[in-house]
Amino acid sequence: MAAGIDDVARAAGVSTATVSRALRDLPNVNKTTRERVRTVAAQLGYVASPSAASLASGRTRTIGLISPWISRWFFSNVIEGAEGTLRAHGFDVLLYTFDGRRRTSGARVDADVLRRRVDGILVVGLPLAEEEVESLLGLGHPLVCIGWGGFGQVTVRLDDRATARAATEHLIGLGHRRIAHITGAADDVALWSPPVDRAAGWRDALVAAGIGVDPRLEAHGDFDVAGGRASMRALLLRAPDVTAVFAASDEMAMGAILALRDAGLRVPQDVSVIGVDGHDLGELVGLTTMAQPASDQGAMAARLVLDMIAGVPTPNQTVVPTRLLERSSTAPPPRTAARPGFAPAS
Amino acid sequence: MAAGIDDVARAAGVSTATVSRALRDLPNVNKTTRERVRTVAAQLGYVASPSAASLASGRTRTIGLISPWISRWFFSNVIEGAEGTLRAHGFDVLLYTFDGRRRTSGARVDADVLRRRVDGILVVGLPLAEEEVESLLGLGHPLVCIGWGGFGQVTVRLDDRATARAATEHLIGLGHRRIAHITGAADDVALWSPPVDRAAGWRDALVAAGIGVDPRLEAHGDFDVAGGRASMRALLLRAPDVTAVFAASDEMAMGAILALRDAGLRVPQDVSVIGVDGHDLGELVGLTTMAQPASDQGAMAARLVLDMIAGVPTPNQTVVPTRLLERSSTAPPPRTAARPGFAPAS
DNA sequence: CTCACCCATGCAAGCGCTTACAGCGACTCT
DNA sequence: AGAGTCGCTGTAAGCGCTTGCATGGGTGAG
Repeated sequence: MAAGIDDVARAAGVSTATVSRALRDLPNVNKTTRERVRTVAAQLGYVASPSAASLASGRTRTIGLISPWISRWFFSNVIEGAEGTLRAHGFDVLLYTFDGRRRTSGARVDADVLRRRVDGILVVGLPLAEEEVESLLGLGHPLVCIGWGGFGQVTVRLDDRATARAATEHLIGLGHRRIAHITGAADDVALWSPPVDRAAGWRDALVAAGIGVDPRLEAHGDFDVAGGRASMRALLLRAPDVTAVFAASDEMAMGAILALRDAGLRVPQDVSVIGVDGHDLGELVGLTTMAQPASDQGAMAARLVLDMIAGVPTPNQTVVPTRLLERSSTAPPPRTAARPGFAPAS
Repeated sequence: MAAGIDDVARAAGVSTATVSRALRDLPNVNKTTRERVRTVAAQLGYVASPSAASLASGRTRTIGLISPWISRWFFSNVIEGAEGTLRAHGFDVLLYTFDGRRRTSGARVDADVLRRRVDGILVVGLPLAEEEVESLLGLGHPLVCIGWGGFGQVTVRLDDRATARAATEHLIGLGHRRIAHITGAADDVALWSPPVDRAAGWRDALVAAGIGVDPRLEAHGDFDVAGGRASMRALLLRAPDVTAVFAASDEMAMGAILALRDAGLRVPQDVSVIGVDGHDLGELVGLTTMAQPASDQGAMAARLVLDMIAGVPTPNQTVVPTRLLERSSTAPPPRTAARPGFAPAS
């Protein structure tokens, strides 16, 4: 049915070897021969069988993209960026999602699925256990992590600590003193550097400003809107005098805003909120945030795996910049500590 | 290095053919033999080479997932649903994104990339031109469309017209008479059934209620937040007496809300807004919407391609239900038509 | 003019599986 | 008892490419 390499070879009057070399731009092919082969191949609508090529060469021209979610802002943007770059370089993207939450025993990511199937692996923002990384590396392919700092792996990420510090300093600069931090669930977050580092940055800023850290101002919950909302609710109960919140992600920040509204508090008049991400929909609630270039990180990581596959030396850590994106969710704290009645449920 | 089928065969004391059959659960393999092979394979950590298997069998156990975007709500959720189902059935997902906007000449989706690489194709919410569909079909693989009604292709989608009608009727029921519709750009939308059908449903409801259709109340723009915002802005200029808006997507509805705020109008006191989707973040702005099950549609579509590959007869059209999700962006129209000063820029 | 070398090409041996077909005991049926 | 069946297993021929090695016609140096 479909034309094979032999058909092209016959039609072009050369051997299959020459067709193979001509079409892949290998050296040692006469220019005119190459042209002729190209023309003939195009006429016949020839496209090489990836399976056959992989089997013969051992290369798949495919990258495995592992991500716990794809419908969250950071993840979908990273994937979009990576996919575009990989495709531009003629690489396919094999998508693997899995439940990022299940932290129970047993690997959540099964390395065997990728065996002999990809030339490289991209792991997006996922707190992998060391043994999972090991098994992935056991495949013998380059591996690049995005958004978290694997175990000495090649990584693209932001400076979480400095970013968190900058966010907190923004609040301090506005005059806030009771600044809470909302982040992921404590046990979930243990191995996952971004939340840990962001919490550290928050503390750094507080300590540097001579404010000191009140442990009651740290709230843990799911790393999403609902989690942020629940954390904020709990926070208001524990520390009703809080005037500002630094959330470790925009989605949690949005949840926090929702909880504040639920409590009848105004943002930013009563409580200021700042997040991290630069979520597209942050504008809906005027969210001030530390914006990070998600799609760029995907693209950079893609270029890194490609380089590693090509044997080009690559930097071990790529840190992308974040910038304060001021909107309307942060403002100076209210003059008086008095607030419209907020009564904890009894 | 890695164990091959021969290693397993040797270790198990059988032929490679038996190993192949045993591991793939083919019939005509003695139960104890199968067990032994399985054990040995596990011990050796044997995983069949997908390339070799594909080359020999002609099947790839891979599905191509074509989507114009992955970072938009509907798309990422569909992809997530499809990926999960496909993986559960042992299929890989090859992700292809491309610029959905570029409607200029020339195919935006290159069928050749998928040649001999997949067993089936999923096209997510994409207004493909007929020739693009043809070339995809030319690959000889099952194809199913999600969220739009290909050209007689197998499709999973909602009843756009009825959904739009229900949304509009909700507004009418609240007492609105000046009900606008915000949808995609006119030329972009021409071949794309959901926007067309949603506009038709909007008209249906208006006509059925004896209100009649004012063409000035139809606004076109990009199918995203920015587009919805621009459309709403234009709409306010053209028809300042509008009291309700039905947007063809939640993202556009959110944009509309932003534009209304920009204009100093309150939602829902001055203007009601309803969307379509059930976007996760709709709650941020209290968006009332016609919710659709996006991830389920992905899963259903996945099951359909799988069935088609297996030769199981499949329904040509699968229609998923939508439901009115009432939040706080819709309310009866203001008593008086008078409004806080809205002065069109001169 | 000859030899070494280089460039362009062809030959053919795989790559690691799947599967049509053949083989071979052990039964069943007549 | 002989022939046909059936269940299980093995043999071997590919699947459609890539690539190491061989070949052979130029080319420049000696």
